[in-house]
Amino acid sequence: MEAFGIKSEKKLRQQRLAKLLEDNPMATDQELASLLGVSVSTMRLDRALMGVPELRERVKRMAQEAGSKLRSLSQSEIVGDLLELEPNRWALSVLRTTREMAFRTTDILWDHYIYAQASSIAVAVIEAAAVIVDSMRGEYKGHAHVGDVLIARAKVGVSKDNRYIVSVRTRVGEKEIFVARFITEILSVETP
Amino acid sequence: MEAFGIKSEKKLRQQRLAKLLEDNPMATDQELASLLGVSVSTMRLDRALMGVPELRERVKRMAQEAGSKLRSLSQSEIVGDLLELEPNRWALSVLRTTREMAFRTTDILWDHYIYAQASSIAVAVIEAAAVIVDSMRGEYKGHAHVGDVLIARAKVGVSKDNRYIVSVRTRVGEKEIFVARFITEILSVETP
DNA sequence: ACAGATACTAGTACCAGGTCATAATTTTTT
DNA sequence: AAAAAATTATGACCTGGTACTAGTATCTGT
Repeated sequence: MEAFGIKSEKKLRQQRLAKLLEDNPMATDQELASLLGVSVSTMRLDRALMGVPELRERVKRMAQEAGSKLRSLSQSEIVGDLLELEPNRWALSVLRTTREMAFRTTDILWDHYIYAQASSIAVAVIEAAAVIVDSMRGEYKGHAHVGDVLIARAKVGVSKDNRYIVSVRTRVGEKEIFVARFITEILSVETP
Repeated sequence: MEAFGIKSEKKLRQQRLAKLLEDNPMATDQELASLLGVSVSTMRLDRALMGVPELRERVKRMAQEAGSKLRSLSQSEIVGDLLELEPNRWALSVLRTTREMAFRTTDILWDHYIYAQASSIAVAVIEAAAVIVDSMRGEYKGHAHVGDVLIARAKVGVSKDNRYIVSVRTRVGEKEIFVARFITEILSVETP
């Protein structure tokens, strides 16, 4: 061992490796090894010790994750997870926030994520095949930050014909951050 | 050739192949071949003729696309493309809609995409490092459908201290589908 | 100064999931 | 029956690895 810190030299390399992989997860062991100035074997050893899977596995995971992320973010019926649901009465949904949802370099969440969760739950709480939002009004009471768990609770209010008023309150812990009222409408037939 | 439609038998198989790949792009040639009831060679031939790359290439592309989609869908500053901008006056943004933005099996767009575009432009039109939405009110005037091009126009109204009123009108062609009014707020310092 | 630990390098055999090219076989058409 | 089209088989090769073995520095405590 080096007089002082060869152990850390290895650790350091592994940290560099982690960073490299974060920047460019599509790098082969070859490339990584030459970037780190060590042999491919050493690289592989490090990678094994760090529990980092091989390139193909990494790529595969990215692709899958991407699919699920797209599903949970854009394709899903609900933004957030629907935890409890009493149709036409009330519902509860939870959204775990991530860095991607943040506004520029801040930790503050984009409002449209908060909105999307609220609107999704307002639609989900009504029991019908096709429900759309007709109008809404909302107020942000405070900022939500990356890492916060958003809890949205929808309550169905008065209804008239095919329209329901749904109030949604979103909070982080005890703090209320968004209050909205949606008027949702059941579509009887697919209107062209 | 079969008396009638062997040409289509091959074409048909290729169509089935395309569909299989769409459902499950992570399938190996082996799996695909057995699903289609032909040999691996034939499968590969079809795949080659159709210009479909091998599994690893497909997965790789998915992963990359995912990255860019995530950037454009969740990480970007703006939902939609900012076409014109006169800071603190007005702005214009365009959003091309896709199948993923649709509500369940219908062609109707989820309202939160419309909202996200509107809110993004309302924030973008104000010239400051950090702007957030304080409150809003909005009304959907009609449905937008998959394939529609949403045009959102933001106008900055009166301001007071650090708050601006921004009106956003979204239309598809000549038809107005969403009208909203946002109160945006400039954050002077990163509030913790 | 020297054994032993720690770190690194090198090399081999093997695998999945292919590519590419060529040949053989089957099916269909004329 | 002969020609043409479609399908299947075969073998050599590639990438980016895994798993394992063996050898070589380099440092360290004693």
